Amino acid sequence: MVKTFKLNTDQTVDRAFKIDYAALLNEQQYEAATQFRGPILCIAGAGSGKTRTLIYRVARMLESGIAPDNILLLTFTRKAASNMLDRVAALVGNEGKAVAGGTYHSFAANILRKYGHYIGLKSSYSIIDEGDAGDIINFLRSELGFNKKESRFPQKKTVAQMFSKANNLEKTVPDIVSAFYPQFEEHSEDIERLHEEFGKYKLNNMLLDYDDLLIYLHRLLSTSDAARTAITTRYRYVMADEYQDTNGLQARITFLLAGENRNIMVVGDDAQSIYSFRGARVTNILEFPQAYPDCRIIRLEENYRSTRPILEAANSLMESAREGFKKTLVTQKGSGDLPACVCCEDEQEQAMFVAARILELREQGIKLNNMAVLFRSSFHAYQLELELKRRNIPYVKWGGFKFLEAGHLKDVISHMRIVQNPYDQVSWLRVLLLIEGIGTHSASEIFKHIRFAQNPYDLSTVKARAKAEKGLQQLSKMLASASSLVNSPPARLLEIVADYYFPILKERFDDYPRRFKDIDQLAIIAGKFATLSDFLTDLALEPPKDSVDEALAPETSEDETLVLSTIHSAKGLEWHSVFVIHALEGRFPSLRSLKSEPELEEERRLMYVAITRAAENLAISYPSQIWDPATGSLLARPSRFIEEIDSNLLEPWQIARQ
DNA sequence: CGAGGGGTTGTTTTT
DNA sequence: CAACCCCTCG
Repeated sequence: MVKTFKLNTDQTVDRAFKIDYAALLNEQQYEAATQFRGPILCIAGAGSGKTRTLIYRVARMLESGIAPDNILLLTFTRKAASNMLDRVAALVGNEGKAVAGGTYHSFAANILRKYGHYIGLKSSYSIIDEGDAGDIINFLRSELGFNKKESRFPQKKTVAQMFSKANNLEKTVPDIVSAFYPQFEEHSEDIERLHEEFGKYKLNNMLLDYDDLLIYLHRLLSTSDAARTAITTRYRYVMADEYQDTNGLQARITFLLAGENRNIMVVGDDAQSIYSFRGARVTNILEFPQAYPDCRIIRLEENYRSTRPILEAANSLMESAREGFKKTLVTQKGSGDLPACVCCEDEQEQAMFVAARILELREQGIKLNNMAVLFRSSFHAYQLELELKRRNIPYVKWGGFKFLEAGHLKDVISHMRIVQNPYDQVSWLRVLLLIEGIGTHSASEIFKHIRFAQNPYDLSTVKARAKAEKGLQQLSKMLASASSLVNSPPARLLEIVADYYFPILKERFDDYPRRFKDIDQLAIIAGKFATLSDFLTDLALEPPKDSVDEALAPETSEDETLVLSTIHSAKGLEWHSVFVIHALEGRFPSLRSLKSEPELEEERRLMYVAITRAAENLAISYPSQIWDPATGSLLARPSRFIEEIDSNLLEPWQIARQ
């Protein structure tokens, strides 16, 4: 009989703390920051110092002698995690940077590289984004012959969204089609068939999409005791931020991660749940106390961000909300200006107003960095962008279409991916199609050859038209010299690819100078990575938001820059002055949400999030009429959300043209 | 078989 | 007002 000696490695060292937590935090924050043991649900209202609390909590853990290795901080974006850990490091030193932090998805990607073999997953899998999934779906669709069908088949992107939605809501694809895409009901069977093929394709090619990352992580934790034990032994203290925006699967993963340690704190605000379209469940917050009946519930209700008038408007809006924890935020911050409600004649006038008002505020000493313009959908800002350019007001735009979705960048990345994985069919097809004289047919034929070739980069023996020969030769030559760089930093590889690609780009696009610049920007990003695989994984997990991404203009310049952002992308942030534009029925709330009650509720929460981003100064504006070409109708009613706010709490403004 | 033209489509939000 | 798709011509 072997005797087991229990060694408690979880020693919380009692020592004097460098930081005076009690002085820096309010009572509830202090409790949240200093109680490490057992489950905690922290309901944190907008601007209630949630991030600050988490930062001090991690600092306190480290100061108490808990090893950084034992802490895991799950956040909504990876940037949020790294910002928080930087701030922890500033408080207690470099230990802070050793804490594990990231999104559920990036955490899954790391864990699966390490422990995936427990469930038969090789560590060399690749991660695909929605665009890649679309390309694969397109390929499979033509293989199955669905593109020849008479009536219109949903677009590849739509199909990819259906699959993802099925995963996120944990429903079958036919269920999703009938619930959200009734117009494609007649294709339901074909779509389901496509779904099966898509699944097989991913398996055969070792590809994981975003949803798979979570699905595999859950499978790993729930089926492999060895892996789960290894993981929960390492991560003894787990925190999950933005818990209101997690889906069912993420909640179950959270419980499994908490394991027997049960040192789990989730933080969230049911009033700010804005991601149900991707399966987020507010109910995760409500159900947490059911999963842990002994959990401690801590509420942070004091707002440190906004002035009273702004907060009152926000509270007033939420009185119309149907459900949720009723809570009213309070602030110590004194009075301020009433939020402005600005009626403009049309979109153009709204753009001019915003630009002019921004300049006025700037004259009063408010930096552009401290102002933001928020909108429901990214195209709402087009007009404003023109106006800002006209007036030379520098800005960055967050949200909406991604930098990497641009065709020319996908082209460059596809070349790099081939170097990483010579059997990546989707990338090969994309790369081959760029060559003059090669169409879809030859491309597929050539790939068949490549798949079984000794040296996949040697294209000298492939069959193709004479016209294509030269192009193939050049590609082959480029790949030969590039292939030796698989294990080097990606910057040099990108240079080689770009040299090869520039002539093609010039040929294909009139606006090639602009596109050249984008590639230069990608090169700067690539320069930050040590390996090709890191770079590609990173791009898939969290693609740069914009071609003027902060990745390249971080602290390098001290120039002031205005932020334009979708409300979704503005989550968790704050500015001195905030403009909410297009508060117009049909725009915000969006036309598509008008039919369903729950979606309208979510739109309201979205407005709540927008309003509570403002610290001192808020203007909600709308054009009094807009012609909507999509529906062929005139949108001419201010947003119902404006009407829901007590009219005494808003100051109506009108524009007088001079 | 590829390329280029014309008609058609559909436009939230994101890891 | 784009991409995107399909179809026809070379």
